Amino acid sequence: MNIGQASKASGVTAKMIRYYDEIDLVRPASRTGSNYREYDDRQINELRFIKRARSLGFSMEEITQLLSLWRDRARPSREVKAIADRHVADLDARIAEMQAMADTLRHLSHCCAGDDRPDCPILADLTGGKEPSEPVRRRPTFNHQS
Amino acid sequence: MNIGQASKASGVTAKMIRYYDEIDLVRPASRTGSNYREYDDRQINELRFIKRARSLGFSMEEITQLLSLWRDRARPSREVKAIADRHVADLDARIAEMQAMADTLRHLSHCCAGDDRPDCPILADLTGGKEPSEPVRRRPTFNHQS
DNA sequence: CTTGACCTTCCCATCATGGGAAACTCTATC
DNA sequence: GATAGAGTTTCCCATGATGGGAAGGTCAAG
Repeated sequence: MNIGQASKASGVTAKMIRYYDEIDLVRPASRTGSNYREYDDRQINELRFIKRARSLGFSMEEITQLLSLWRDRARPSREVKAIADRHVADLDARIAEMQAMADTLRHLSHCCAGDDRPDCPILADLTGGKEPSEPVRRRPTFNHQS
Repeated sequence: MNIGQASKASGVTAKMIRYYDEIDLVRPASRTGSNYREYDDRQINELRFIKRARSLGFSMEEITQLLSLWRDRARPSREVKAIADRHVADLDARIAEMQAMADTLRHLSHCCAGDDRPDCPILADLTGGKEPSEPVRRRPTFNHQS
């Protein structure tokens, strides 16, 4: 299978397949005489694996670890579970953070007339700034398409 | 005020203040003869405004709009509210997405023994039901995506 | 005048992804 | 065969908001 067929079979774009090759995450089985990448079923499964893991919000770093465990038939499930649990905790923390933002804004918006007048509790908040919050670090994002 | 003092007064790093200058979001009031940026109270308030807005998760794009409304004394609060509401909807969508991921993973993790044995429902899910070595029966998952 | 703290611009890196160019290869049709 | 079009290769660039760091100019206290 060349890269285009691998892309169709796995649902991962050719661009990303090349990227995974570059970062040594999934290497093609071989190259043809004319330097085309060749993939077989094993790689296709790995690409699908990555795609699913990305859709669950795992970072490439975590996926590297998961893939390594996946390839190891003797892995202890403990290690997989540990990665998953850490990721869940991470997700929960980010959810709580965003939930707090949303709640604050919902409240402010509720207090805003939303008409032609300039008075606005939202701007007032941004101006006056109580500051119960630390700077928000936007984390690596997830697959928004797929 | 030079950039260091502005940084202390606003809580925004000098690095970011320069960045806001570069993208024409907040320009210094002037430059000294030796090319140092000079800020006055107006800019300090704008920097605080930005900081607070960032902490509520607004993107720089949204902040550009908010800042422009903030500067306009005749702005209709409707427009501010619209931006806030759009952002809340965006937050809610992302929260839901992450919640779905977390729920799925929590379930998979719950089904994983997490011991020395290699059988792992988490890896089984990522494999998509096709593990090459030992097929592990897939448990029902909340398949939220794709 | 020296020292150290501060400022300037410029470049690089992040992380996963996409866009696009220039050049090469394959395949099908004439 | 030759040619067109689709596919592939590598390489470079951009994202968004932030930080790191270098090289060199400036300021204030001693």
